[in-house]
Amino acid sequence: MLAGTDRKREILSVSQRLFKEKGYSTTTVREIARELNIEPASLYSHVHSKEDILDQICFGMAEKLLLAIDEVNDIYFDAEGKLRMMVDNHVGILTDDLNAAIVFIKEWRHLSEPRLSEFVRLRKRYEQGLREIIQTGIDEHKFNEIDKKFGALTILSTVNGIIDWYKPEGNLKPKEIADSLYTFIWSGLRLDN
Amino acid sequence: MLAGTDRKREILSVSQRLFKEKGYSTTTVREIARELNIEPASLYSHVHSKEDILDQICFGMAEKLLLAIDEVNDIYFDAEGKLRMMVDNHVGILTDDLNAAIVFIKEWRHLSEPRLSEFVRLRKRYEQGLREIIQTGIDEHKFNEIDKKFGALTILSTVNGIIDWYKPEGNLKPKEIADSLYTFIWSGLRLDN
DNA sequence: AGCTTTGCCTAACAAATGTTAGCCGGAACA
DNA sequence: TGTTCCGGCTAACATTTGTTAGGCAAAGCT
Repeated sequence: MLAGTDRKREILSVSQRLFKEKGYSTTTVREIARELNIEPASLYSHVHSKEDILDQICFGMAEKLLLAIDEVNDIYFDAEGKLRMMVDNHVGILTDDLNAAIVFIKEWRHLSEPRLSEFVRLRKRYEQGLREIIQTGIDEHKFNEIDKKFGALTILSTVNGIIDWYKPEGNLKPKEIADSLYTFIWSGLRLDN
Repeated sequence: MLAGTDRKREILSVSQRLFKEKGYSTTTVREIARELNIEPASLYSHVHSKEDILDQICFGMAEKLLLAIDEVNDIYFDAEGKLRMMVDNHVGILTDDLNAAIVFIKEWRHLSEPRLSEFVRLRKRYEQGLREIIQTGIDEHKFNEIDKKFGALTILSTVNGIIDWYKPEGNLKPKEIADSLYTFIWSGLRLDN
């Protein structure tokens, strides 16, 4: 049984939306079932537990993002290219699956051990990738010698912030958002301001 | 009976910490009581409900921030002064009561109507104050003609992001953080980059 | 046709939840 | 000294929670 039965995808999709709207712990297994016109117990044919759903959403997003940032650090050599591509990828991935992104960013802490620690590990790896980009910029004398941790975390909250207001039907398209954010961040980090 | 009995402050303080650590809906009235060496039912001598606690935390922070930004827009006339003071105040208020700040930012949506709508109204008013600052900068030809909503929300997520990593015992002091963030934001918005 | 698997069902459970009712000792106040 | 009231207690409540056991019909495979 592979990961993506149709029914299972529906469950994940519905759960994402509900988790986004009400938060993970306020969302009920019964609510998820009701939206699928199914009895609560029937969910357990497709999913091991409620937390299993959260798990798949969170790690699904984490893997996409990690893959993307590793690629960036592999392909590009200068800080400008790296940062631009990173922001582009990051914004693209979040906006492409907004519900999942929101859950990923806001609800991961409801994971329980040992998956919680594993998730945190992945997140640290992503931050590490970001610091690599910043280091590149410093080496090129493009960035100030800022605290790299500060820089990475500030970039992260800046780009992640879009999930609070991005609307697919709005007039700002992901690509434009990424461009603006890139400019904002690049200027914010740049040497000689 | 005024707002701040000693016992009541203890309840708020303990609740803030627990809400921060586990989230509002995962935190139990019984847990709060246990930390105070009290029976769960005894809480209700000081507080109307669990949500009442969340209410006071969220609106307490909201009022502090609103007061601060109104002051900024009253006192200062140029964008630079306004922005600098705003970031300073914002970072100061968040770091001064970190637990409350985290709950304020992450748990407000568990408020129920009609308080939820009222809270959202206050938040919008704060964003409006921010847009006023941005407008000042545009009028002075210091900022790009950016989408003001985009700008306000990006600034907000950038400064709010600190709650995810700020540690009072760390080596970055609030004032330094505010300075770095100010520079970051100012440069990010500035015309001619 | 017989067998297996899939996907749902009904029924139920044990645990945990927020909250209320009613009591009671001691401090504060008259 | 008598009375009020504050801040805690015990006991219990009705719901809601995630989850399991066991069955059953239809589809798919051999």
